[in-house]
Amino acid sequence: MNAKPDERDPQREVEDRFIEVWSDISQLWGVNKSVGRVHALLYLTSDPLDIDTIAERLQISHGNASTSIRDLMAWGVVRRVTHPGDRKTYFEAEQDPWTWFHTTIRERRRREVVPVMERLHEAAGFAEGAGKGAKGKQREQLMETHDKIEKFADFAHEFVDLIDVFLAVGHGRMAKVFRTAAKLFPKRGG
Amino acid sequence: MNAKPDERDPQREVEDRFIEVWSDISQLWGVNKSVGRVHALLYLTSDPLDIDTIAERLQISHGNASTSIRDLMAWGVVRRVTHPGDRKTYFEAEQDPWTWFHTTIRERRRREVVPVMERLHEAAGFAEGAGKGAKGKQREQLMETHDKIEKFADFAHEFVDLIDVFLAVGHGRMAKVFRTAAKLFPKRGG
DNA sequence: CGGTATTGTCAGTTTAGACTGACGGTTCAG
DNA sequence: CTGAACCGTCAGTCTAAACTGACAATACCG
Repeated sequence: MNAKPDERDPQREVEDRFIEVWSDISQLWGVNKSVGRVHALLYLTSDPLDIDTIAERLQISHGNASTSIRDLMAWGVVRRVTHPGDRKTYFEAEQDPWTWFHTTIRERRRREVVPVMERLHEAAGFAEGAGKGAKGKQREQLMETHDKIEKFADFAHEFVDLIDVFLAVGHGRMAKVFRTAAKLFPKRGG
Repeated sequence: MNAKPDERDPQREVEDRFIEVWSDISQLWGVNKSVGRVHALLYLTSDPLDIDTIAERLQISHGNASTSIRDLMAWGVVRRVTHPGDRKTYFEAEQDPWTWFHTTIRERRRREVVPVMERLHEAAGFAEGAGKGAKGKQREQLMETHDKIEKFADFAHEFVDLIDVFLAVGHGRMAKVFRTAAKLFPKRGG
């Protein structure tokens, strides 16, 4: 009868489905599967959960659950909760998707975008320096390469601007804001 | 064998630096290292290149270069070029960053976002169905879970809207559009 | 304080994914 | 038609990342 005893519980089945979808979305963002699953579980569960409960519920090791929680805390999307008279530590996730998305973008900007932009400018500077130090045809080629790098850097800079405006405006009104803007600036040439 | 004979050539050194930065950016986007490096090389090199030249230049195997090119073509950011009277096949990259970014986003939407959104709606529907089929406290809990999934789905939907507006407006004017919008809709509550 | 419950860490193992290199198919020159 | 040059594919190997489970550290109880 019960080939999959867990699936007999509708509540658990509903949760599992959502958890798997969220997990896959996380992976598309470069977040590892377990971290995504833990995050999804905490989002669904209003009551804060402790490490062992999470590990058992998701069928992962204690260590894996602990590490995943640490990651999520570093991303600022999960909080530690303690109750006086209870030595256990519980964890709960931010419940508003827009809030954690905002947090995630801010953190990603700090960790990934900023360092990469610095290296990009370094590369452009190095190209320019090399070009100025060369002569004739080689100089010409180096300058051309420098222009290409600059072109890419300009693009990247605009992209970061976009992130910054998002961070400044924030939250769920983005789409509406965006749509209105689109009407004000109709697409050039069709 | 010299330790690093290549680095004696400034042109090559400049290129290498940029290629590594681009490669790391690609990895942040979930694109594999070799694919990113090939793309960067083709962006920098105005003349189309053939597979063997790419493989030798980047110190990767012929097979790896070929597979990377195939990926880039599937993403629509690299074109095949042939010259009559020359049996070799050459490849060239789109030279405008905004154009390929646009292409990439469109492709990602098709491949990743759409399927995941479908599964998300499925999950919500399943939750609703399970809730209606249950009674008492379990029904209550299922309905609560359904609401959570819906809340996330709403967020995801707005995110897709954002992508769609980007695809409609397109290109480098995004940041300006966005900034103007921000002024029109000042942030609520500071 | 000693005992116990619980979380955090990390060396070793497993797993997923990337890379290589050999092979087969294709095109073109002679 | 034959051989040479070249591209695409994929089985096998290699590498990097994730996961496990045992141990260390910490907090709390009596």
